[in-house]
Formats: sequence, C-alpha cells, structure tokens
Amino acid sequence: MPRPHRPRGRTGRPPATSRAEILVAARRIIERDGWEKLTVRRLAAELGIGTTTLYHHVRDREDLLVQLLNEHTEQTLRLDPPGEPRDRIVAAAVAMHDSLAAWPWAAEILTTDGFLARLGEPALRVVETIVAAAIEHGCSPAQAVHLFRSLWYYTVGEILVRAHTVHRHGDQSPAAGRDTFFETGIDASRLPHLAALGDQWPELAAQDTYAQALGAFVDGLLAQAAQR
Amino acid sequence: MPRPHRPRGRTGRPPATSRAEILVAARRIIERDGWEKLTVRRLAAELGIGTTTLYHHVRDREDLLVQLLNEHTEQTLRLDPPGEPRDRIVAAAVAMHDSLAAWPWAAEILTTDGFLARLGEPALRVVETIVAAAIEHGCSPAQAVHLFRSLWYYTVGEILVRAHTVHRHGDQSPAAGRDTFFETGIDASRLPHLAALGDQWPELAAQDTYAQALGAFVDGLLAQAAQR
DNA sequence: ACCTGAACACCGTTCAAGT
DNA sequence: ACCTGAACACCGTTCAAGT
Repeated sequence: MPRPHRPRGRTGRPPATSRAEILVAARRIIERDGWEKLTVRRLAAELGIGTTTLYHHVRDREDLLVQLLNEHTEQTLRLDPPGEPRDRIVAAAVAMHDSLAAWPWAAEILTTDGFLARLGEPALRVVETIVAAAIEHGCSPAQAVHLFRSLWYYTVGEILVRAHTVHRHGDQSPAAGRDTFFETGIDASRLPHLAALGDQWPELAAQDTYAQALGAFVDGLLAQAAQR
Repeated sequence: MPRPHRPRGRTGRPPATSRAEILVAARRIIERDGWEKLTVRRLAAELGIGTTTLYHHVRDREDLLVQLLNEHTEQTLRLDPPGEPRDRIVAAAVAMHDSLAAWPWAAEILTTDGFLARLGEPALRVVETIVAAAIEHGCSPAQAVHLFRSLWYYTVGEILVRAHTVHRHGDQSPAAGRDTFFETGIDASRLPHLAALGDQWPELAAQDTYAQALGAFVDGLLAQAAQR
C-alpha cells in the first residue's frame, strides 16, 4: 500500500523534497517578500516541511545562497565575447557585473571565503575568458590573475554599495539622497571642493559609471603589465 | 571615597554612561573576543548596564559602528600627501584603504546607505584630497566625483573580500587555500587557462596588489578624463 | 531624568526521538 | 531511512514601568 504523501512522484521512492523544489520555493519567497525574508525557517515553512528537514538537502544557509546564485548564473551568464582581448575583458566583466547586480541578495555571499571556488562552470567561464584575454594581450599568467582579481574587487564593491543604497526614484525632497556630505553643513574652508560640489554630489553619485570606469581600469592594468 | 570606575548596581549616580566609555568598552570586546562578538547586548553587559540603557546613547547598532569607525579614522587618518596630483590621489586612497583594512569589522558598515555622509572630518579630508587633486589634474568636478567613487568601489571590494578570507598562515595542507578553483578537478578542455594555472591560483590570489592596481586604475581614469 | 526587566519577533543550527 | 519538535544559544529593538 503506497503511502499518500506527496503525489506526482515517480514510481518507487516516496518523493522527498528535492533540490529543485527548494530553489523554486526560495525564489518565490524572494520575489514575494523580498530577499531579506529568505531565512532557513521561512523557507522550510514555505515548503511545508520542518526546518530540520531542510538541513538534509542544504549544508547551511550559505550553501543555499550559493546554490541559488549558481542556478541564476547558469541561466543568465552565457557569453563568448568577440573582438580584441581588451574588449573581451570589458564585456566579460560587464556580463559578470550585470548578472550579479540583478540579484542584490548575492551581496551576502559575494565576499565569503572561497566564494569563487564554489561557483559553477558558467561563472568560471567568465573568469576563464578574462584570464585568457589578458594572456592573449601579453600578460603573464600571474598578471592575468591579478588583473582578474582587481576587476573582481571593483565589481564586488560596486554591487555591494549599490545594493545597500536606497534608490529614491524621483524623490526630490530635501530628505532624499542621504549619501550627500552636505546635509549637515561642512566647513568650506577645510573642505573647499566638497563644499563647492554641494548638493550636486547625490546626483553625480547616482550616475552609473561602472562600465566606463571599468574600461579605464582595464586600460590602466594592461598598460602597466606591458611596462614590466 | 574613591569609587570604581564602573559602579555595578545601584550606587548613587556618578555621571551617566558616556559616549567615550561605550566606545572604550566596545574596543575592549573587539580586542578580547573578536569583532563578531560585538553586539548591543554584550556591550551593555560589558558596561554593566541594561541593554535598553545603551539606546539612550546610541541610536542603533549601525550608529555604534559608525561612531567607532569615526573615532578610529580620527586617530589613524591624518595626511596631506605632497607631490603631483596623480600621486596625491594614490597616497590618499592607500591611506583610506589601510585605515579601513585594519578594522575588518568596518566591512559591516562600509556599504550601508549614506555611509560616506556619516563620516567625520578626517575621513572627509581624504575625499577632499582626492577630488581636489583630480580637479587640479584637469578633471571636471563631475569627473572628479566619479573618479573618487570608482576608487571607493575598488577599495571597498578589496577590503570586504580580504576581511572574509581566512588567512591560513603557513598552512600547507591540501585543505588550505579554499579560494582555489581546482580542488574539484575542472574541465581542462573548457577552461584551459584556469586548468593550467592549477594550484598556483591561491598563491597568486594571496598576493597584495592593491596599491599597484590602484595606480593603474588612477592612471586609466585620468587618461580617460583627459580624452573628453 | 535616567534607567531597566521583560517582552516581541525573530535568527541558524543541533539532536534525540518519533514514524 | 526519513523526518521533526523542541531546545540551544543567541540577535536588535521597544515599551511600560520603576527609581
């Protein structure tokens, strides 16, 4: 007599909660309640299972997040940019950035120890693309790794700062733009340029210059590598 | 009659717990137990006061951390670098980096919304130095702000990744160096350069190239600004 | 005015026990 | 074998009340 547990299973084993089911439920929570609400306990509740049961399928919270991100990169990070090595590096880094920036909760694991090592192949292919292009341009393998790492730091920093910045779309009130130095008057004699910038700062800081500065960074790094 | 510095219990009422006392106690916890243990509750216990009392002196946990960081930058961040604008930018960014990197717990607030706006004058002077030097070099005010912000992203990313990386000093075991792509064999036909790099990656990734890549970034950004 | 215990509303993780 | 309730050891923050 088969136990009436969860139907829609194949013949044989009673269908245990699967990895895929977990990831779908996790995405549902993120979409419905915001990613801050994605906790181990809530996820178990969403699946209708005990919190403990989740630990049979996921090592810990970090593991859950990494699995979620890997699934996401597998779906969004497909590229093989053409062109000069320099342009391939920029294109790969922009693709990496855009894929990660779309999921602000990625910020939580981006800087964890050994993060890159836990990435799946689609993400690693971006690393490969950058390292390969740098070597083709004339970098030594060591220089290529250092170049990738520098771009990675810049990218992670951009994503993390942006993820934590409240975007006040169209809010023109004086309370908007907390990221200005100037709501409390600053000493114009000590900090003349910041004082002169005044309330232009929030506007300038809101502009997206990631890709442009990335280009400058890549050019600077490639030029430096060529000098040695 | 001389009283102990921190009265335990209900002895009269010497001056209420001061901001300075709180910050000293916070630093004591960080030094003794590690910064992960610095919680509102523990800090109150360390001071011998009720958790609630702390909220009379500190708006919330984030405010506590920002106050702590501001005190730290006031003590460590004094500079007025000489030389060419380009070198002044590099020197200021390195000083900012070193000051923040010394306190890994800063990672917790570095990316919070409006963080820069909550900094004290010593920290703002670094921003002023970088913006002023960029303008002196020929940047427009907008370009100078963008330049600062790009360096900020790079710096924050470096600090955050490093702060979360376990440094296995002298650990030569195979388990060491989690940040390698290669403990699980990678597909050499799909990722040839990463495969060729092999176990060299952890060693290369451990090298500190912050200042060198920063120089390249600054050169790249200044060159790009001059082109427009 | 200054301070606080208790409560609220949560966390991630473990483990002995149940089915 | 698979699953789980209950417990452990915490969090940040609030509020009504005490001194």
